Amino acid sequence: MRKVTVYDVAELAGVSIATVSFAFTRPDKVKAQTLRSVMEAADQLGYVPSGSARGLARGRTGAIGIYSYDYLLDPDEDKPATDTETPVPDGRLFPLYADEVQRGVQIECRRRGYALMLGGNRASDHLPHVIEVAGRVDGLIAFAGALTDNARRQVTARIPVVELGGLERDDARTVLVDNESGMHDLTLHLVEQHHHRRFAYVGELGTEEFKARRRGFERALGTHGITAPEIVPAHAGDDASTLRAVAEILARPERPEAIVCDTDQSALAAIVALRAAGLRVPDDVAVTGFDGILAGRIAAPVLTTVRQPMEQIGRAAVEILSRTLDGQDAVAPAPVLTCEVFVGSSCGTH
Amino acid sequence: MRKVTVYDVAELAGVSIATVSFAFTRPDKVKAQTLRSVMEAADQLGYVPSGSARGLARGRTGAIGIYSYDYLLDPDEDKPATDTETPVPDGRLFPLYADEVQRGVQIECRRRGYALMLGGNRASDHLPHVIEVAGRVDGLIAFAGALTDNARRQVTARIPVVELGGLERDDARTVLVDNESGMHDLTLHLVEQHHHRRFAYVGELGTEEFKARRRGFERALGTHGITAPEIVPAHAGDDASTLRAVAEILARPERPEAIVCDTDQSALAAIVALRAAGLRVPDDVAVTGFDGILAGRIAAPVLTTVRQPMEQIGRAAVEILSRTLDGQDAVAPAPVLTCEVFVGSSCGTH
DNA sequence: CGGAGAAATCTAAGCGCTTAGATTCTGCGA
DNA sequence: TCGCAGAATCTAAGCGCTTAGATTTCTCCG
Repeated sequence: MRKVTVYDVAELAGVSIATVSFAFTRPDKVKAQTLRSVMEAADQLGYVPSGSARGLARGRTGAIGIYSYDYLLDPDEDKPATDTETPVPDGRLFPLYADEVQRGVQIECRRRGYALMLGGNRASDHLPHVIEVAGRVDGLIAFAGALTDNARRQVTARIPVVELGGLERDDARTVLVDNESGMHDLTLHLVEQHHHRRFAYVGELGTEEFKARRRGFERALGTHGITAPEIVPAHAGDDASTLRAVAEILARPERPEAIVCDTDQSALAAIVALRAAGLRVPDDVAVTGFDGILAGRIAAPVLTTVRQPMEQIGRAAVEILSRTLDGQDAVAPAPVLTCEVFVGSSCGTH
Repeated sequence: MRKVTVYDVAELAGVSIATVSFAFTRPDKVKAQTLRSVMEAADQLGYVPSGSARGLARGRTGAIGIYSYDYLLDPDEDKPATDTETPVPDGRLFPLYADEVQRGVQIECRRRGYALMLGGNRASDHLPHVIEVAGRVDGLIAFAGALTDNARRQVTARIPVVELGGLERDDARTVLVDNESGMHDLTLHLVEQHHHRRFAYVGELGTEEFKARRRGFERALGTHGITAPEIVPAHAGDDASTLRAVAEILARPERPEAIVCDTDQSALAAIVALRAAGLRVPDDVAVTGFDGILAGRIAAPVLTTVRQPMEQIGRAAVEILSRTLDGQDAVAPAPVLTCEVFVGSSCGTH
């Protein structure tokens, strides 16, 4: 099955390859009759233009890449999806933050006519994985934390990058989401509505968005003269770390009234851990999350959290990239997307 | 930001471009010292190999494409996701069949080192949408029904295609799932456990998998000497069609004891329609679905259905494609994946 | 120390498109 | 009928890689 090329089409249609190319890309430049005979020849031969050749000749591929965390894909290759060690909701069953953002990216790419490229070759010996992706696309959307400094430097030297959840830099844009206000408002709710004063905070400071959440937490407590507790380290992609964090908290002399987690995934795992320890949520301990993923919405108790506009984040990222690719980089900066406190029942029955 | 090419790297490293290429693709063929200086030069310049050039020169892109239904993406662009006309679970909130299959595809692509390409340019004036995708990848996974006959012909002439839910043909492979047995067993459950005898069947015969489900339904009823009812037409991607189907069924003189739907999406919509008509599920009417999507699992009542191994389907599709691309086409045919009846509470409290 | 064979590197020819710029057609007014 | 502008088409030069096959450099042994 030798591949059909412009040459074959040109020959059958009795024109030059340039005309074939024009017929597909600028049909108005070609006489109607010529156009028709080219199209007929193409159809008859089953011509499919080579994306590689196009990309090379045009200098752009028309595709956008998305570089996400690895832990969503086969964290443990040989472990069947259902065989979880803990009854924490399975990330492969419920869409997580990155999945919902990705959906937004997908929608907006489709709308704007970009192809979307996910992942790529495993890191080869000498090329980091993300480079493989970067070489195939016109722009890249990456989750902060998924990119090392070195990789970012290398990629941004070639194509525009939007880094979700990071700082706005001169080489990488980001979609601005007001994480700080979200966490601030949530914390205020806990203090003012539920009159909690003894808190624990489970999370990390890995990227800018996590730092902002922590700031919001501290600010809200500060307003009420409460000293913010230290961060008990846990990572969203690693339920075990949350279980450990909760164990550590429970080992303390005084049990907190509320455990504030910086992601829903952590919060859901925390609830599991608390239950395992014989505690009731929210009666004995209140728990809150951050993100607004589906699993939290349908959990029992329904998770109180801060909902991020995930689909919008994805769409905005594509929009920024698209503008940059069209050379309108200096246009109005991306507006700040807001998050919103969602009061479920895990924070206590008011 | 002129793009850094092999030429730049070669010059800085003091070697030919061939050596640069070798350094990246077959490092064992290059002297250690040369390798090092090439890598240093590449790193210093921020070299990112062009995927287009690679693809063109190698004759393959290393990417696999997935072509799915459109209705998942922005069916109604300007309608916010939450503003549903009916309270049918929103397909943008819960992952659907295609989403779960896609996840499997994603996982297996990653595992095997393929990049995954989603969608692509909107259909341009003269190129059908799928052709745009086909030109960029080494193989294509398509949902049956998403591909017209003409498009399939054209695409299969260039690259191997796995068509999910279709017939095995000489030009397109498929992943075999035993839909017939699944629906057969489910129907048997309704007859033998719940003693239902009056059925309605809501669905379609659009692709081979739907036909197989219908066959399973008829066969099970036949065993018990029950005549299968006509199909009341409804399409999974179109809740309104299910609502109409249910209305039609309820308008009949005799109400069925059970409504068998050929997808979960239909079944969930049917439940909504029945409730709207003042009927209780399953007390007044039993309802069953097919697929095993998340929304059905967490619905109230929990949907009785046939669970397809969706992730596995996606993975198997990639595996088949991968084998074909490696020229091992004639190797053992794909095993038949089985589905499994999942008894929830929508079929009656036995 | 010379030379053979292996290893390392290089030269050069594509891969299948796009697109300036050159060339050929067309239709129309004088 | 001729000349010419504008439309249609063509020629040819890349785009940035890979990879046969040629060439040069090493390595090792007689």
